[in-house]
Amino acid sequence: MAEAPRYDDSLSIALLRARDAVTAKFRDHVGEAGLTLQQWRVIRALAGGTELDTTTLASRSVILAPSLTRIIRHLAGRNLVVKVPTRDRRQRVVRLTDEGEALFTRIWEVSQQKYAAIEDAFGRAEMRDLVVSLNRLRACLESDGAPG
Amino acid sequence: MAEAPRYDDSLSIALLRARDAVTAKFRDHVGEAGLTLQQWRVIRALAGGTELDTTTLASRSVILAPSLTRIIRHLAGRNLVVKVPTRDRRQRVVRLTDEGEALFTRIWEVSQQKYAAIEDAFGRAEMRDLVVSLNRLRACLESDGAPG
DNA sequence: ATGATTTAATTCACATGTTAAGTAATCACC
DNA sequence: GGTGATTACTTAACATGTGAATTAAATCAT
Repeated sequence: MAEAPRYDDSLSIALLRARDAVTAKFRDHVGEAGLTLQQWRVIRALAGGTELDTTTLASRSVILAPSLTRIIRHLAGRNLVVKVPTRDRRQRVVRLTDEGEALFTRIWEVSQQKYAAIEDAFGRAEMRDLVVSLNRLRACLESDGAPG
Repeated sequence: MAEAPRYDDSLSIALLRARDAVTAKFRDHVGEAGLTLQQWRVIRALAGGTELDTTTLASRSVILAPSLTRIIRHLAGRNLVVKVPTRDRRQRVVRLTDEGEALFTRIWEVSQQKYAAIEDAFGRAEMRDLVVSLNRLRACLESDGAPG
């Protein structure tokens, strides 16, 4: 209600705030299942019997490798994921257990409803445009390798 | 190079990846000054002699209160911020020291150049639209208080 | 003024982010 | 077929994210 601090101009800040707002919509529901949002992203990436090595899983769930190591250890301790034997024994390939698949399904249904509600509030076309724009931004930043 | 996993469709993931891409552009430069990006956001919010209490500072720098407590302690230990006496002694109001302002100025100049480079690569108008869209998304999510 | 309530910030406990270093398995090549 | 480089992942150390509990100070009701 006071003077706006002219700080929303920053792209970084706008991204942070938008992300916080989106994740806030899902955190409670996922949390009731005993999962963090990061753990949920991992489970989601493995849903449907998908077997993935750590590197691919890290990329798809947007989690750094050291964090993923801890998360996998945690989920394995809860019997939600299991290791899959591989030819290359450097790789650590995992998949969901039946229990993990069941937990995914349970969370996924409500999660989709929440996502649909966001689409309704924000506009389906605008949402699609926003995602396209975000991905183009990422492509711009990653292609021009100028670090300075 | 392989099949796209159709995972970028998710707004949450797109926001995460975009944010990672943007912050990656600034992290090295800020890191060379011995600051994390979070510490930098705090310093930026205080730049120009601004005095702020913890709650306002947390909101503007998009950092939760417990993290901010630790960051302020860290920055105070490096003599970059100081406490300001207040009437309400529950509040903790801080401002930058001269050393803090000098560090801000040094980082800020290059930071602005990097921001301008992103604008050039992505398009100035598109960037403005993106920020507007992100802020509208946030407004949509925060106004409809339906948690379920 | 005294006590209940509210508010501002901190502390605690645990999970993740981040970089650098370490470990083990594979590969390239001679 | 053994040696050096590369690859995939883990560990370690420190900083932040997150929610719940705690502390201290101001406010409110009477």
